[in-house]
Amino acid sequence: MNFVEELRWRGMLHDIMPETEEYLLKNKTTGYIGFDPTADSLHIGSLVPIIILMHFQKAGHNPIALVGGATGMVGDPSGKSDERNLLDEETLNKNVAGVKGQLARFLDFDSTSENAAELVNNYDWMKDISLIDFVRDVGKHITVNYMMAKDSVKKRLDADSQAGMSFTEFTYQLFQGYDFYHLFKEKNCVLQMGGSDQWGNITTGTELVRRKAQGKAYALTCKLITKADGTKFGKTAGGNVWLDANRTSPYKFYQYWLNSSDEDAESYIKIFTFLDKETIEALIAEHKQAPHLRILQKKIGEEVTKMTHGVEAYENAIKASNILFGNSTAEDLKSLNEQTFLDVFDGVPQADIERSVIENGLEIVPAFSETSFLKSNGEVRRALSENSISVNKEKVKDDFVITISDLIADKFVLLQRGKKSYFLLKVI
RNA sequence: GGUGAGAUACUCAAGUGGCCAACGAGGGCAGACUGUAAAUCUGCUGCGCAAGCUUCGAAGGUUCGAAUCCUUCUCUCACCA
Repeated sequence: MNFVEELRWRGMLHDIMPETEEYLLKNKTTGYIGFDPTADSLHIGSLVPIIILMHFQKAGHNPIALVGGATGMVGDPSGKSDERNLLDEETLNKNVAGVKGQLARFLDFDSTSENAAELVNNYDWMKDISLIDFVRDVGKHITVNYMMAKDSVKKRLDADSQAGMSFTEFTYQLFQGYDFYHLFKEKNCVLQMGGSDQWGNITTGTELVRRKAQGKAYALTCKLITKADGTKFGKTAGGNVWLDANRTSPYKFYQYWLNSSDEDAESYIKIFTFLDKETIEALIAEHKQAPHLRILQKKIGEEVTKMTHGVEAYENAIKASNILFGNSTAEDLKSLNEQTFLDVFDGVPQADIERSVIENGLEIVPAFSETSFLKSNGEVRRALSENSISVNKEKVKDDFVITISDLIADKFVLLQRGKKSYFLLKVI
């Protein structure tokens, strides 16, 4: 199956420039996607462009991942209703390094391979361009009229937009356009891909290629991921779901996918896994037979977690999920040895506690409030009256006292608020 | 620089001297139900066991009493230059 066809049946294709598909069928093509270094880790929203590059590579083309060290300094106004704060250079460098490292986990950058992926940073060619050069060589080719017509700009100039837009962000599309032109010239890169919000920026690039180099460049965008309930994809109450295991533990990462709604799961399995059409259709059919088993969610969680964090991390996430949500009891918990226990609870927030405190008996209220698990004594009491507090998976009342006999592996106490919120006390 | 409007808890937003720890909505959290879901219902959502304490942009002041009145300051927005 060819690249565009693949994206199409997976429901990822949003917009494609005429003749792009024909060109890709006839030519081994170099194409790129840009990644914004707004943080030192990518989050699951970036998985989609990564996966597109992976499909691209699988189809035999040459993918380039561009990290926006320069464009990140300018700030992309697309989809933003407000002017962004600029990152300082130090942060940006750190972010670029972090993002680079993560991309390497997904794409084959092995230079001996036939169509190895390549990683570039646009700072490398942007840093030496002077303002005069830029204004004469780039600015001259694109009219303000053209730039103003872009959605990302129009929205900010609307009467009801109160934010306005700085010259800096207005210029952004020229930066990104220039990247495309540069890659076209230097690496014969003729295709830029990205999220549908990038269409405007990408076409500025193809326009620049056409006017400045009399070349033909192509564009392709994918659908932005939405959730059926209208909330933002990749966000939880605790913030973004990151690809970095230190920011979002593999367990939480797996849980995010497991908690997808049925509706979303059907589209996610096509987008986020590389399973073939028959397999996916069979899974969907099977899921509909018994939705409560959540076959789709589990499969997505498995595939994506393995791809992102590796098999071992996935297995621990499963183990943790079974213990935390299965019918396991205090007895089961106590039967775990220290290592298994730590693997399972990797990523669960913890606090250290003196052994003597437990020996003297730790009352339930301070156990929760003084460890910063819950904010205040009042909150603990409230939670107790809601019957939502558990110690080692067993509901407790406000007169409960934690003692030595509650220790797991002679070292841990598992505190719990509600069904999903855990906290670990570690005896030192 | 000029004129006008505004700043209330996570967000929006009522309150214009005591009945205000502050209406309401959203969000969040929890309980029931369930599939670790959706929908629904219920409770909670400044600190404190409580008496009470600290909050309504900041600082002062008037008053027995201020989110509400006065003064100064800071910031935001709109229109004009």
